[in-house]
Amino acid sequence: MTDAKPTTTAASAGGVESVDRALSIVGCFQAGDHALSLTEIAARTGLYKSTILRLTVSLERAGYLVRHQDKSYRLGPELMRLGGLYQRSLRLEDHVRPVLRQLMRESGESASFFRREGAWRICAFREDSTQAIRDHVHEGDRLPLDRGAAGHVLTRFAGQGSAADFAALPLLSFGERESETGAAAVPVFSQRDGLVGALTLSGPLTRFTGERVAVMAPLLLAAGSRLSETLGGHYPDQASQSA
Amino acid sequence: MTDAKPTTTAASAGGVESVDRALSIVGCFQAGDHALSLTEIAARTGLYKSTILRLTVSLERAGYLVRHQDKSYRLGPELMRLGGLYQRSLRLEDHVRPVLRQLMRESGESASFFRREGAWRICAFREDSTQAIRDHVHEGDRLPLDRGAAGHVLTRFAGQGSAADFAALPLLSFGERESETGAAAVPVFSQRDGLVGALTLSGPLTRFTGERVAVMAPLLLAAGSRLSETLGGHYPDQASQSA
DNA sequence: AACACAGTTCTATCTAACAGAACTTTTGCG
DNA sequence: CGCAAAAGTTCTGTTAGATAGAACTGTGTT
Repeated sequence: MTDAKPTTTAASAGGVESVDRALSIVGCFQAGDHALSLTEIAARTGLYKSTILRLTVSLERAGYLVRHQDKSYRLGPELMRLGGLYQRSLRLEDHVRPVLRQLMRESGESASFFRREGAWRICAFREDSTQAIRDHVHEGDRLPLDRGAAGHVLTRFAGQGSAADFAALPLLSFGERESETGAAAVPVFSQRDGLVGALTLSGPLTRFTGERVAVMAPLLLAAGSRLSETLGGHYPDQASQSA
Repeated sequence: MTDAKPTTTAASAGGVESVDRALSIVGCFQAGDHALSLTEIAARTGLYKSTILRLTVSLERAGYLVRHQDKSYRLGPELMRLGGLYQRSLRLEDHVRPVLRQLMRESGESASFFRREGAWRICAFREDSTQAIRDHVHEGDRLPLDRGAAGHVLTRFAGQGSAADFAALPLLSFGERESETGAAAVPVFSQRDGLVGALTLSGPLTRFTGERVAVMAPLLLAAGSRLSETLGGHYPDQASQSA
């Protein structure tokens, strides 16, 4: 008997219990894991090894897991393929990526585009700064919505945002999610969906001084406004002039 | 009643049938799909709508699918997170990405790193050419192993490769997978795993003339050799000198 | 050689999952 | 606006599938 068990069940919340279990196997892999043994998966998921062995046959067949000769399990390539499908299904990359590259070039800091998904924000696109010291977020990472400049943007502009909201842009954070990271963010709108995401510059606190933020702010506002217009949305006129 | 049914079953091949079904729902999304209706998913998977409704509760809970207010289903952000975990679990990016960038800069063509997974090759890392005309492959894409320069490398060097194999590098293809795409590829070895992948330059046939390939060949060979050494593997001495 | 641990196989039991009918809601057309 | 078609949702009897967990096999260490 292993000690921890998945806490949600199909019986109590709908769904199919064996699917929940299978996905909990995939979900128990963490950053830094190269491979996991059967015993380690059992410890992390609370499932019996015999149950895991049966579930993993389906996961392997679908390409979500790969089993190697040393009996260890690794995440499979189908996840990367589907992750790319997800990213491209947003139909934003062709518009967002060039803007992120330009923002990164002009500001020297990492530029990201976050989307809201439920109670989280997802880093959908990212261009890392070329500087050696920078914050580390990866495309696909899921971060809390209630912390960080991008989180505040995604919360505050969920409605269209008032003139006062726009006047406050870019929204800033200092060490909210990670103690040594600063960030500045602005909203991005589209015609179809309203608020589609937050454009963000981030980096170490030491490079988020008043002077540096004053340099970044007009870059971000201009980029957010331009990207919104590309997507059929727009900022109120005053918002882009108050920078 | 819908007409098509998943062809493999847990009963005949092991695994858990409802997990197979759930993953066939995720797997029915294709490039270009923004969202799918319940009816469309039923048509693509051959599952009853009532079955899909139950399975998708588990998929939504895990973040693999998102259901929107218009009742449509979209792929969910957890796929991108897991796809990034997979990519980083290879523990290659820090070594491979800089080499791809340099190869792309020096050659002007798209540079990719392919890995073998079963009977397929996966594009694990990619740096697109900045030229307007280029081939389109995305990180995560799964391509056939028996076609393309990278496929030939992954097949031919699965054993260590003979001196004759190395002398033939880089392996070339002209319009094997896509009729207008050319590619050149070399193997990459590591100490731990032997052949870990194929380093590839690719682009339109019109830019894969004899002269252009003569320019790319030494760049690729040097990059493949250097990357192998970084990973604790190596090319035989003659291989890198015959370029 | 003995022991501990990891991985694998087997099966009795029970309930979870399904098929598909019936129902409700939404959409599109005349 | 009314109607029909299509899409989405709920319900439930039946049974086959999935599990728990014991027993067994294989591997690594002392």
